[in-house]
Amino acid sequence: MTQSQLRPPTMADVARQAGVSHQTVSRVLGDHPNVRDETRAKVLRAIEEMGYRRNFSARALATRRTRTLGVVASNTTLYGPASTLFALEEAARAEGYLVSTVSLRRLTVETLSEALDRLSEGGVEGVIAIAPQRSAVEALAELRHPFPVVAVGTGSGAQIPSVNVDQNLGARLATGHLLATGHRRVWHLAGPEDWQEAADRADGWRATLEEADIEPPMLLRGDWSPLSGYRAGQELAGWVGRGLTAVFVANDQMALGVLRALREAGVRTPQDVAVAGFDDIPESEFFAPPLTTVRQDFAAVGKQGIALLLDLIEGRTPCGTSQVSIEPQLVVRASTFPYLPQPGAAPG
Amino acid sequence: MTQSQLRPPTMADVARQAGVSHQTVSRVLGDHPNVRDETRAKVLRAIEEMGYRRNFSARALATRRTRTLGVVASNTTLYGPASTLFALEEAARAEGYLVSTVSLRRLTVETLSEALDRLSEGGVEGVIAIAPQRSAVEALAELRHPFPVVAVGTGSGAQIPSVNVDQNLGARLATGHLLATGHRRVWHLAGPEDWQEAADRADGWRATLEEADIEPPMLLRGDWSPLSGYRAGQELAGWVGRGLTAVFVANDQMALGVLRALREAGVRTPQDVAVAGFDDIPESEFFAPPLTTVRQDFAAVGKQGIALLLDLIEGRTPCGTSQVSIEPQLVVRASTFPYLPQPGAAPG
DNA sequence: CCATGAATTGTTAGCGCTCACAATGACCTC
DNA sequence: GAGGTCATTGTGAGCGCTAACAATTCATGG
Repeated sequence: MTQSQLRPPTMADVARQAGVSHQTVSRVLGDHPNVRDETRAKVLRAIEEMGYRRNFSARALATRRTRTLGVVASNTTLYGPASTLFALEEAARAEGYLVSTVSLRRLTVETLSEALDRLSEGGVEGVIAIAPQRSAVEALAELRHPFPVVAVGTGSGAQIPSVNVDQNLGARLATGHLLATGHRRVWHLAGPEDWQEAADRADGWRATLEEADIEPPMLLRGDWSPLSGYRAGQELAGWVGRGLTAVFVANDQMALGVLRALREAGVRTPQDVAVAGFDDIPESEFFAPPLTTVRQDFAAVGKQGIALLLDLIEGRTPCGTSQVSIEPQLVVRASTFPYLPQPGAAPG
Repeated sequence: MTQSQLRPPTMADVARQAGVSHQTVSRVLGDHPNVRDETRAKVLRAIEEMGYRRNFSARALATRRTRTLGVVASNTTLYGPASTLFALEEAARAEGYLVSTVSLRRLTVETLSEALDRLSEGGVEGVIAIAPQRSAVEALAELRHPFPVVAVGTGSGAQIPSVNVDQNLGARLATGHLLATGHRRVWHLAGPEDWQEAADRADGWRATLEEADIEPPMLLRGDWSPLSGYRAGQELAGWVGRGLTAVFVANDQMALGVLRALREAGVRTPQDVAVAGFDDIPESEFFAPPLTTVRQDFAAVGKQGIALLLDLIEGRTPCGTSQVSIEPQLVVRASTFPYLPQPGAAPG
């Protein structure tokens, strides 16, 4: 008989109904040993009958634990951040934590600080920041907060504990693959300057070329969007026939724009110009042509991020600057490899 | 001078330091009038010095309000859910609420019920469910919970308060556009049967044809993924020359797969077959060719969803079955309209 | 038959805050 | 100068739970 009073029932109400003390109810709910089976059954029945649910705030106040983590993110509609967010929540839930998210349009010192304040007032025990901009990581290192913070997706060299896919390695894999398939030189369309990951990818690209005694050509810049890739692609098309045969694009969305621009300019991929991307978004496999790209294991990032944060919260790890690195993986498709089925060429 | 004691300072500590009562500190923090400026300044200084932050749990316990909303979602890495999630959080934050998310891999009665329990134990005052599967909405209507629940993205006919983009109208816009550009018949690649939105889109498609006295051709089914679109596209390619000139695909990702399959089969878009999608994901504009599609205003869905939920929480709206509907918008691009620049044809 | 101790249950005191109300004092009016 | 009003501040009682300790019960062995 679910009762519908104004106030939801309290532990004391349940205790009265079951004829025990509230503490016994608490023991049953807390799975304590040393509760007689008969008593436990009585309590459980009362709980069921009254539709009782433990009050979160009271519990949190008494235990001084909210078992809630905060996440600060931006660009959450993009595949990478969205995947990371998903993995973080899943990992946190597996550890019995709830996740409160704050999604920012832009990561600045102000918005970040506001977000941390907000989460702090929301009682989180720790925060994960998906903070790819260099400025954001720096801000995080500066800001005072009463809980540990772990950064994720920050690229290399963060001053705070962080978990990252090895962007440099990813870029080496892509660039190396292009060289290995016969190209003499590889161009690069990079991401925004303020993003450490963009810098890491550019570094990996440059290093790979230099190690092969190839002088890196001019570097182009985009803002991760297909449109910026499209514009860069138009510029790149102008270099075809003048030494441009391969491009490593810093993400798949821009690569999509590049592909379109090349196609419009009558440049064939991969016959005339090979294109590689980064991220392996679900659509990449169906681009025209299917895109060679670097897959990041966002699920691993999420899992490791939560693991690190919980270590910090529980005090298992000293609050140093632990850095966790995750290996990316090259996915070869038709956009760089002429011997794979290459549908785009069929009608030509 | 930030002090670093074991226990974080309490309101009483601040009060002592400022030489006032804890209640006065509370008043300052709560922006009450009737606090002398001088006193307020003293308190603020003490707060600053001690690095004091109000304890969330104690506050929530005393006020019986957590100012936290829950969101249950699935497929959060897809553009639609991710956008909705983003809009929800932003809208909630604007109203002073924090958002706790639970992202499910699959929405079943069990996982849903577990998610609601979890959020309930997390003290949320209400929940938004991004629940596109029909079974999920039904489960939601059945499940008992001690807080209001609003469904979002459920398509038509939900038995609980909900906010939706008018899917039927969107399908009519797309199908009508294809008829208007001269096609005698329009095929349809639908989404999964269990999704009400997929059913709504199929209904809108069918109704548009029937109202024009056209018999709807066989309906194909996919699962929203580019791969399922690719497979359906291969099947569709077999009907070219036998009356197939236009396809309305239930989402952009599948449309991408269809485009690829058609291209592989030597079918040109839009000259041989016109293709329209649904969602307007950021990539659509850069598909080969750019995709005509139906744009959904996810931001509006988020805003309205939060507004409705808060109405329910504050008791401003009786707990009936309010339904909010949002209009979609047709975006015409080259995949259905030969007179637009049509890059894909250039090399042919 | 009582001491012994383990198992089980109850009692009390906070956790840190807000609310309702009481108290204080300054200022004004007649 | 008594009485009233207002602005400002303080006091005490919870909010609903858990942790620590106290109390009770019961079986057991000497």
